[in-house]
Amino acid sequence: MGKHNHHEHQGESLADAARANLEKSGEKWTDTRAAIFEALAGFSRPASAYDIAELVSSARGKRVAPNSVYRILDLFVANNLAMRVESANAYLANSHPGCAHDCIFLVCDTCGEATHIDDDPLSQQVRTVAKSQGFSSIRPVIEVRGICQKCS
Amino acid sequence: MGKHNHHEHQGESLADAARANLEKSGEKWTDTRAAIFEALAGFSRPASAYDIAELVSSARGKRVAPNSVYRILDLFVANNLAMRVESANAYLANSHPGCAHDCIFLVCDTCGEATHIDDDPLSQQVRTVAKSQGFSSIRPVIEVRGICQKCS
DNA sequence: TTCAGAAATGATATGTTGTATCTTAACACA
DNA sequence: TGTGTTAAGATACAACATATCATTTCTGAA
Repeated sequence: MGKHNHHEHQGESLADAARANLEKSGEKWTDTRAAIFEALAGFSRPASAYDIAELVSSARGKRVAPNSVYRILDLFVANNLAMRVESANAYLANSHPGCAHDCIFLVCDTCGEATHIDDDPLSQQVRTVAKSQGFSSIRPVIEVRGICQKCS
Repeated sequence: MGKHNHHEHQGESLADAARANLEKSGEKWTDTRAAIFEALAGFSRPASAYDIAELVSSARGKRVAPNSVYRILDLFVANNLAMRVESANAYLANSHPGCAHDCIFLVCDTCGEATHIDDDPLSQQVRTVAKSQGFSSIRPVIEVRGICQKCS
């Protein structure tokens, strides 16, 4: 076990944890939000808003417009239920929504899979560099593009 | 002075250095490439391919299509004459095209200005983490979004 | 219970970023 | 001067993202 318990979740349990976190912030766990979270969590790689819109639309037999998906993804990101992978213009469900970390993503250029790493000392260094340059409201974006083991 | 000489360039001198680097790789310094490099270097913040297309088109009185700009920006990035800022979908001229570094960009959410930092020990750590996960052909993307000193 | 206001979602349009494909022009050299 | 190669142009379209306004759903007070 690492430095702290990540409470890794999956399936039902993950959605439950996500719901709990969102409601803790005074937000509602609506049907649409649940459907979008479920779709997001079902992808094995970062999913675009349009990927999710398509999947949710067909799963529910009722169209969900991309702007609704973006709205809800923004809410998820703001509440740490999901993360945005900048270099992929796509989103990942957070598998331990209770803990706040700066994330590091390793994204495979071949298969598109993303590995999510936490390295708080490293991300702290990045924050420190930015702070030393007078930056505030700091949000580190630490990603690595490359070829993953499976694809090489 | 820091650990090594960055040979900072500007204006003519920068374009000359860029040209020298590109030609060293067996690529040509054409009029279009020169115009696009000049436009890119003239921006004080990361510029999108469309920004550059617009500027070059009006400067030359002759339309340059975005796909041409993308092609040439890709060439510049591949040859270290420019860098792509992933979190801004935009590009910056490299002011010391002779040295290869993993770059760290601090991007202000308010004014859009980007500060370019080199911190080789830090980027090495990122590479090491990725390598330890079996990644190869590693390209770190290290950026920080936030509010710069001037804007806070 | 129903009405008023607020919050969530939908519909639609449009703006921005990025690629694919094919054609034409410029160049390099036998 | 002709031929093959590289660069750039034209065009179309795909993918990503936001703006605006309308409708629905929820909630709480009267």
